[in-house]
Parts: sequence; C-alpha cells; structure tokens
Amino acid sequence: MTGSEYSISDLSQAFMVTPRTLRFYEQRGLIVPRRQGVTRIYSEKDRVRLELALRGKRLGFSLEEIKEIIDIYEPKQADDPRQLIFLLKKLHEKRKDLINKFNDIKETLNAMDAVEERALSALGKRQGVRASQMPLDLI
Amino acid sequence: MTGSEYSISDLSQAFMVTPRTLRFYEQRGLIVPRRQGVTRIYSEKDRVRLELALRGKRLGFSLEEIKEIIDIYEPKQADDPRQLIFLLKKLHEKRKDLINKFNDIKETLNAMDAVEERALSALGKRQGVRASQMPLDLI
DNA sequence: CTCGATACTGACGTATGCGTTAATTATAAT
DNA sequence: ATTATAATTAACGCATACGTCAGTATCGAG
Repeated sequence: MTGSEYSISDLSQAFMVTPRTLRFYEQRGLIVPRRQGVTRIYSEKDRVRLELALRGKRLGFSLEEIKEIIDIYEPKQADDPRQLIFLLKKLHEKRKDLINKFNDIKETLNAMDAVEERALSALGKRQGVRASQMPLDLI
Repeated sequence: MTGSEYSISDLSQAFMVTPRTLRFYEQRGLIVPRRQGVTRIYSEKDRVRLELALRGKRLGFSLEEIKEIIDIYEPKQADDPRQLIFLLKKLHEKRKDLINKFNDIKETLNAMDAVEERALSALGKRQGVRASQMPLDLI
C-alpha cells in the first residue's frame, strides 16, 4: 500500500500472524483500523499497536491486559489532570507486573546456571564464565 | 504433615492454587507425587517442581514448555554424556527464550518511561530519575 | 465479461488450563 | 458409632485465543 498504510495481509505477513488474528484483536478492541468501504486499512499507529500486542503476548499477558497496556501508550485525554493521574497509577501497576516477571526470569536463569555447571563438570569440562552472567546484549 | 511432606491441600494453600490444578498438572506429567493408598503425598522435590511450574506460568510458558524446563532441572541420566549434551542444548535453547522475554520487558519498560515523562511534564512536574532506571531491587 | 486474488462476515471447531458438580471413600474427632 | 473433614475419580463446563470452513463481495488483469 502507500507505505504508511497496510492491508490486513500486509500486516499479518509482516508479523507472522493470520488475518484471523487481526480480526479477532479488532473484536476485542485492541486494533481497530479505519475502513475503506468494508475493507480494513491499517495505519502506522495500528502497526505499532500490533507490535505492542505481540510483545505483550510473548510475556504471557492476556488480551485484556494487553489492551490496558496499549491504552496507556496512547492517552486519550492528554490534558485532563485526573486522567493523567490515573494513567500514572496504571503505569506503576504495570511496571510492577513487568518487574515481577523480570525477577522470575533472573531466578530461572540463575537456577539454569547451576544446572549447567553441574552438567559441565559432569562432562569433565571447565568453564570460567557462566553464560547468563554475560552482558545480555552479547548472547 | 511431617514437614518435608505435604498433602494436596497443604500445597495448594501454600501456593494459592486449587487441588484441581495439582491434579491437572499430574495428568500432564508435571508433578507426580507418591501415593499412600490412593492419597497423594507431595515431597520436598514436588514442592520445588510446583514452584518452578508457577514461575513458568507467570512468564507465559505453556505447561508443555514448563515440563521441558522442569525436566532440565532434574536430569535423569546424570552420567550419560549423550544425555548431558542434550541437556546443555536444551538449556541454551530455553535460555534464549528467557532472554527474548527479558528484552521484551526492557523495551516495554523503556516505552513506559517515555509515556510517564510526557504525562509528568503535562502535569507541570519535574522528575530527575525515571523509575525503571532505579536498581530493580529497590522498586 | 470472466477469472483469479483478496477481503468480508458469520459460525462452528479446537487446544489449553483449569472450574465445578457429583458420587464415593477414607480419616479424624467427639 | 456417628459425624465432620478431607481426599479420590469421572465427567461435563467454560473462558481464552484463535483455526477453519462456507458463502459472498470486490477488484484488477486479460
């Protein structure tokens, strides 16, 4: 399409999901593209929303939770102080969820390190640095 | 019970899940407690497996994936080199999954920071340090 | 104008992860 | 001995997140 607008198959191919998924997300209010007649036209914003949604999915959030998160990203009443306060509260709440997940990951990685060391020494090998202690960008 | 053994309600209460959940996990081969007659008796190892399982759930792994992860923690043939190599491969694979999730979390937190800054400045406030840049232990 | 590609709306089907009776049994307390 | 309390299996139910037709419409190419 025009480069900043996408058909349903454009987006679904780009993100490796089926059109059915996009239509389903629309039913749930996650991504509601504009229509040209009856055909869905996805904007750049819609593309970003899909990206966010799939990120949320990989982290195990439900579509309901994902909707809440996405709606945080695109505040509607960007001027109303009440809305802003509410948004900040939501934000901290979601941040807590993410940090909990982060800690779960840390503990899992630590436990895996222990298992790996045992396995390596059982193989008679030596290894100075544990993989999950490497800078995360380098793995 | 004896302190290192638990009934099904002991465990389910301790981890805030229903007995049904434990029986379901047993069907899926995740946690298979010993039986005293027909009654389930959970060992300390079983308790740990449950802890690991629930951690996996919070990270959005399926019970199938969780089973794979748990089985990594408790290697069966701790001496067979073939098994050890296989285990190490699995380990690195799962580690990749975890690191991908980690990156998803990082990006989400960054985006939330940006939203928060906009919200705060829209509220006319100033804030030097963004919350997710704090040491994670302190939040 | 016909054909193939793409899109649409139902509507039913399905895997996952349990919830919820129901009917029965075993254990513990009075 | 009787009654709670806790445990078991079996089986149906249900929410989530789509998959999979079926039937119809649109639209550009030949």
